[in-house]
Amino acid sequence: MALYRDNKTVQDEMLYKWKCEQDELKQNLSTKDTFAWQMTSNFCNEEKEREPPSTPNPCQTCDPSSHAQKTVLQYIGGVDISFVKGDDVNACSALVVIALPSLEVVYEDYEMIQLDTPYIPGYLAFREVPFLVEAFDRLKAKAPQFIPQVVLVDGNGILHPKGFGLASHLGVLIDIPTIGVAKNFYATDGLLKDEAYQEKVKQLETGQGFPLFSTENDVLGQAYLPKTDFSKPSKPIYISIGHNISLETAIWVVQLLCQYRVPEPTRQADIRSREVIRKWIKSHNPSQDISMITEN
DNA sequence: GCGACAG
DNA sequence: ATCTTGTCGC
Repeated sequence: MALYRDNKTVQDEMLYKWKCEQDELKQNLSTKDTFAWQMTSNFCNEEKEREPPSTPNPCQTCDPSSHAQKTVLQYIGGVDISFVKGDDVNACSALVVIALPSLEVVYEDYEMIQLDTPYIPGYLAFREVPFLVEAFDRLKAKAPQFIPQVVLVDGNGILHPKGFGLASHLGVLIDIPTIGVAKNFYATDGLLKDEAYQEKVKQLETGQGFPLFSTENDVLGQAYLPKTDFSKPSKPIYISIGHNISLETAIWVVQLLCQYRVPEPTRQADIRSREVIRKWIKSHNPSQDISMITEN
């Protein structure tokens, strides 16, 4: 007799719960600019060699002055979680804040964490977001002066089966504008890696992109081939609205930060959290631990 | 039914 | 996500 429900049932119930939570949180989602900084940032004004978005400008309808008000964009956050290779539990969360126009890291936070949830496509947020929220709690408590004006997230925003990916989910929870930047194409809402898509990618020049339309003709995001400082990226990245920001502004921000294919905030979060992982593995590897040897 | 599928 | 140094080429 079954005194417990089988794993299939447990997972189905979990997915149902997650779906409800996504619907719930999505009510708070905003896809508009809600901030004071403007597209004419200190970055563009002071760095001659780094031009504002170039041809073809994906922001045809965007008047920079409409983003206006008092401040300039200075602090940008990046989050990422790195993993231990043969280990589906231990990982390291990272939150970094970089400053414009230097792109220097001015704040960093790493934490070894224990994942309790599997990765299920469409539900990435439920695996990673609790740890990211905790990182922002620490930032708010310890160094509120570095709270970023916008956060770049490794993963999609509204470019998601339910229109509410990790970037949107995190944005709503921390109430800070977020941008989703995925390194891989997510075929959903009618998006296909079909012939037409392949052809568009093929013809992309660096610094260019094209919009990704849903079946209902909504713009879900932008495929973008970064204009990096060195070699040409092999494949595009996928930019989408996270929360409290327009796609036009999101694209503009990402372009500012693409020194490499992956924009600097998330790139630094990735690189540095991997370094933490390496050290953690070393400290947990018995083979070179003297104390283990002497005690045995 | 089968495969694909952000990180 | 993770594996991985040097190397072929513009």
